Amino acid sequence: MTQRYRLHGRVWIEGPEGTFLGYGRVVLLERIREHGSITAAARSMEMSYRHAWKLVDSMNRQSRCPVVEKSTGGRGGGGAVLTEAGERAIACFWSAYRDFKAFIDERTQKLDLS
Amino acid sequence: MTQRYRLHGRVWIEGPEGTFLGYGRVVLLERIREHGSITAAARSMEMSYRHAWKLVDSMNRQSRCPVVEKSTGGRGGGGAVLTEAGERAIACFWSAYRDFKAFIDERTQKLDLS
DNA sequence: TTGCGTTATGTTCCGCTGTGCATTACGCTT
DNA sequence: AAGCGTAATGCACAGCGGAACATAACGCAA
Repeated sequence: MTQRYRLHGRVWIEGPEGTFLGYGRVVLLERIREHGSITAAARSMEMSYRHAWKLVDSMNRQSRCPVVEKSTGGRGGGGAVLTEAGERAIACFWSAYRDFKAFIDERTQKLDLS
Repeated sequence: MTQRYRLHGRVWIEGPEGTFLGYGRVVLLERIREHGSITAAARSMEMSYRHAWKLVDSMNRQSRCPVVEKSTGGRGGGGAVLTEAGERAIACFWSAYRDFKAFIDERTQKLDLS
């Protein structure tokens, strides 16, 4: 049966300056790994470059080791690559996110509303 | 020790039209129970009456039985009282909210970021 | 030296959410 | 009949986050 009410929610990881990792930020990191540049990553998820750059900057500032290494100029104009710290950040968030999803699904079953 | 990163999050209960119960909505219901009117409840939490009324209306539309019964005119100009269904809604949300808080605290301990 | 594509950064614009204000309806009290 | 404090509802305005646009800096290639 389809139930009338469902529990929903969001989670993110906070760092020294506020949000450090969230769903969108982590997807952005994955797109950077895939495309090799902030520009292409942003375009692939229909996000403005301006916004994507700010997110990457925020993550880099709050991480002990940068999650993305950027280069300007040169062959292809430059680019951005995910670091090992970036890989760990992605894994850390998805792990918590999976647990959160499981919690939501399970807790929705226990909702007690007539 | 104070850790560098913490898991944060929000939860709410969705109904047929979108958000049905969230933190602010449930506090509003409690204030209505306490003050006996939407006007006083809204003022007590520094929310505009306009907004508070819309939230109550949204909750009433999505609940099988209204969570708040309103009356206009009469002694004192009217007012609003929490129904039994409203009480159950409050209890249902806080119960899920407590479990969520416990999940967040516990999961924060397991965060694995250098 | 010119061209290219990217990073970097400021400025303006838009859409959404909630506030603030004005007005009406209501029903008890005096 | 007049006054009151509330619910109900429309409309203009403000604040904010992100989008869109415009440049500049950079470094390799041709």
